[in-house]
Amino acid sequence: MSEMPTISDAEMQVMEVLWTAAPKTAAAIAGELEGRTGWHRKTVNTLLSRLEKKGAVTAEPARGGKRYSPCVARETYTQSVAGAMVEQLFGGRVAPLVAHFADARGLSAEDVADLEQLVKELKTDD
Amino acid sequence: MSEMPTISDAEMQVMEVLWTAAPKTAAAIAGELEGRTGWHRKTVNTLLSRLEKKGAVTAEPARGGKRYSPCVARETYTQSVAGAMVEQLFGGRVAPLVAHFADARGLSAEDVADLEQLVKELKTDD
DNA sequence: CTATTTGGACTACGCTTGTAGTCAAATCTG
DNA sequence: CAGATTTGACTACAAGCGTAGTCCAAATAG
Repeated sequence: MSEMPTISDAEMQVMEVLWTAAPKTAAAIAGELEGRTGWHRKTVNTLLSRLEKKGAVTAEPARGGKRYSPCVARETYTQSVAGAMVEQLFGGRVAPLVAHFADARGLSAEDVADLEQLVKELKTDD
Repeated sequence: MSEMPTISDAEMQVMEVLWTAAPKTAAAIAGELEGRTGWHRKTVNTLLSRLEKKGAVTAEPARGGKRYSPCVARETYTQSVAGAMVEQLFGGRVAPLVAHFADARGLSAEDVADLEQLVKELKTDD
């Protein structure tokens, strides 16, 4: 496993923006984030630098500002985070996780339907 | 919602010990953790103090050392952490989470069986 | 009661994170 | 080209975290 860089919460927001489309300039990213988070341009800049140092994004210099692109796929990152959580909190089993949600917050009919469909697929498709 | 205190990774290990049985003295907790983590007594002590300050554990003074007990139930904490993750990573839907696991690591036959059972219950029990 | 051991309160210290500011180089505007 | 603006590199700084050490009071041993 190539080492998954640690991505903090604030950094995640930046990744999120890059995952929807890339490459983007720092200005563009800051622009998108400003509304949602109210962050200062410089803050976003720092986050980008840190992400670059960690190897989570790459930057190509270009006229009018560097272009940043994600280096780790969203899938990959999601998997590592979700996996770690399920491991720690539910001993690596998915069913207890689902049971927990069902218990704690109730699942919508849609959720249940989705799950049913999923289980059907998983059974045949083995 | 009463504010859920933030519990760090190291602190979680301590909570884990307290969740299996409580109250316990700092010495007992450190004893249990020493094997698994190799932490120094004093380290455990610091973690307990921080947890106490955060309100995640309570301590009653007693001869032979304070007795520590968890203040937040494991359930409660688990729910808040898992909930936040599902929210952030999967838009609050459980099915995508499960699908993700199925896709990424494959679910064991047992997992699928468990899920099937669960879905059945969820459907009728509504 | 006194010497020893033990437990806890406080202190330390380097790293990460959240959140920016400074300053100089690159770029655009006339 | 010279001034104005934009970018990026570096710096800042407090709070949280991992990991302990110090030092004093309390319990225990004789």
